[in-house]
Amino acid sequence: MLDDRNKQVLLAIIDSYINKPEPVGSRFVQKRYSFNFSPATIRNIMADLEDLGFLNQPHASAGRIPTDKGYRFYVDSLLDNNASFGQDNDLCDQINRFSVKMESIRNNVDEMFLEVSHTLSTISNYIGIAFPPRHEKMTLNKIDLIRYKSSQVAAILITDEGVIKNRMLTVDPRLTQNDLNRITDYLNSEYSGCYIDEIKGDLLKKLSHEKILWDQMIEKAIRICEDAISFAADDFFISGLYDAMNLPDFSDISRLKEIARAIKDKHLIFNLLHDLADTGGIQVLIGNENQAQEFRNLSIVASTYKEGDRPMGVIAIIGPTRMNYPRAICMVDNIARCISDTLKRTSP
Amino acid sequence: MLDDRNKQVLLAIIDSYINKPEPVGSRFVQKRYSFNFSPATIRNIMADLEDLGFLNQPHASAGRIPTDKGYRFYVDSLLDNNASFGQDNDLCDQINRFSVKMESIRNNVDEMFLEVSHTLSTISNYIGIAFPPRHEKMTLNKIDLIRYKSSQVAAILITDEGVIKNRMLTVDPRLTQNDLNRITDYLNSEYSGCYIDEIKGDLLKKLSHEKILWDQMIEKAIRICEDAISFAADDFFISGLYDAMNLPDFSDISRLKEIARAIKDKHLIFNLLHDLADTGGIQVLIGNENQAQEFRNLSIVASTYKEGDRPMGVIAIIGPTRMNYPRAICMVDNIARCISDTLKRTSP
DNA sequence: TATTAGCACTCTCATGAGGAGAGTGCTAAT
DNA sequence: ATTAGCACTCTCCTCATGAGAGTGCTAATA
Repeated sequence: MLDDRNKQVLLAIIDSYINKPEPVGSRFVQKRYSFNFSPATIRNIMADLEDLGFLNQPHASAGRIPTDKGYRFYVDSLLDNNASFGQDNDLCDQINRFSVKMESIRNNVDEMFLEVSHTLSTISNYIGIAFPPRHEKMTLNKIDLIRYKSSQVAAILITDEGVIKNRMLTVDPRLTQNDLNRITDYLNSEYSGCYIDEIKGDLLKKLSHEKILWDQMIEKAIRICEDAISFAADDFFISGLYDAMNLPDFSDISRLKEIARAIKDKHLIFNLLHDLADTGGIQVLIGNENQAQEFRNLSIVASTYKEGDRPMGVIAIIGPTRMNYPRAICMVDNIARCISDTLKRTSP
Repeated sequence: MLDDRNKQVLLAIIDSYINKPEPVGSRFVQKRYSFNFSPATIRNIMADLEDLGFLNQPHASAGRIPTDKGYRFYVDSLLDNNASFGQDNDLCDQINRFSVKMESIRNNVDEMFLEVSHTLSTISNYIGIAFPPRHEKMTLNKIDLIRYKSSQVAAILITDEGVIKNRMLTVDPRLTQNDLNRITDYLNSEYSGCYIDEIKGDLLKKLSHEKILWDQMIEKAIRICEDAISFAADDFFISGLYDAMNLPDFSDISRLKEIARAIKDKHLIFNLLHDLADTGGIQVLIGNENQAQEFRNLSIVASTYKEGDRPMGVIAIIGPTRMNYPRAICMVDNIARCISDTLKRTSP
């Protein structure tokens, strides 16, 4: 589609624009990237690239800036030859420091992922987002019911990953502590070690198979357990709006409002990133590749961390479409790996 | 200090400026507030008020704007005759709706206070902050220890307010489940119904009185309990930065960065508001009355909610010094009462 | 003596002209 | 096919101008 020379020029222009958000002129490109053909030739190439939709001209006598399609081309060619990653010493240092920090707080999942979102944003200067492991993807270690008041019971659920979830349930006040103990014994023997989402499925199946004669206590146990594992949507951490304010991309107030609006609604981000959770690997969404209107001028670089082969959760950064993609991708990728490693060491 | 007429003019100017952030001229004040003396007289008064430090002139031929001292005078005279509150029907409606909402989620403290911060910000268009009950101010209902792995135990602490706190502890792996049960029995019999901060004090006392011969198990219990109730600093909810962006006060980017910087650091806000927690009642901090540099151009309206006579936590709004103080004070006051009521109904 | 009308003065803000600077597209030469 | 040359276009900065708003001061008034 693009011959090699056009490709080189396109990548050069995008590289330049990523480093300095100013329309890139033909003369500048020729000198800065030492092309051995003249600015006039580059102008011709630029005109072609504009016709193809890779570049844009803010006004008739300005240089060119990349379009979303241009960025997409750039990112794809980055991902093709990923040899270029990890040469940034400063970045490596910061990721190493992060790794040490993670080790020291690995017994507190919330603290860990707060730190992740923090690190993502401070290293990148964009917005950092970190989803703790989705509870459906974790395995049940133990469930416990603690009577609180006559008709209220605290359901405590501990996963093998060491995450504690709790919830207050309203129950039949006639249930004795003894009953509660029998219920938890049953649930633990039945479901310990199972994935939460599998438990959910199993419970639904059991409840729908009405033919089976129920031990009344077991039915109660199942209904309680169903309540107990129905937590609110996973919460997640997001940080760095303040730092992002200092980017030249958001120096004008309407752009700033755009990004603030985009991250204001946690549901929106949740839906956007939740879908990525099962896919795994680095994923880049550029500008209007995002479904949500609010993200039309923003890019997302996301990855999943895993336990073994199972994707557990998502981390991401959100920034302007004029993002330093090589750095962002390298960073998100490495931090995701780092989380996977920490989780692995936590398990045994 | 100020004669009645000067006072009227000052209040009028501030009232006008709060409604529209434009320097207030003498002619405008005279017409708008129907004073029966001429603009020229008002100009003289204004000059006096400026000499006294209540007003400021952005430039030689502009109207006047209030100084922090001016706002302080305004707020003090508001608080003196609080008869003027609660006439805003729209505000009443919104607070009533809030009250109903609170009722429906009163069994989940976190959800409640997220809603509080949300409501504070949407009603006021400023930044809303809500501290859930400080855990030291709550009373222990029950403590429970659940073995997780050989050397790890989940400590579950339930307060009489229905708040569940949890924490993962590292313990001597030789402790059996039976030992754990004995420990919790001891702790519950000893401390059930006590305030968390009292428990803390008592534990420290017991540990320092080394003369007493300890039952080894009790010592272990005490040490574990000490760990279990040492939670991280209370977290709190903050919302509304996006909405605040639409205020004319933050239409220029540097002002916007100021407020973003102020609320970026949770520790800073925590320290600022934590001190207010024990005082109770409406508290207003205007501009440079705030100790923290970051808040020099912002105002805080805060209040505490209580259970009985005991202050439990703080709610607040943060906005520009040009704040609609009557509305803000009325709102914060009523919402704090509303929370107190909801908590009271939750208890039995 | 306190208040007010009148007026010159000051400052901001919006508008438009003019010129420098950057970069283009086109044409003709290589 | 590439390039040098050049006219052209567009932005941005600066400066001058004038309208508008509001003041402070002075002299007249009740």
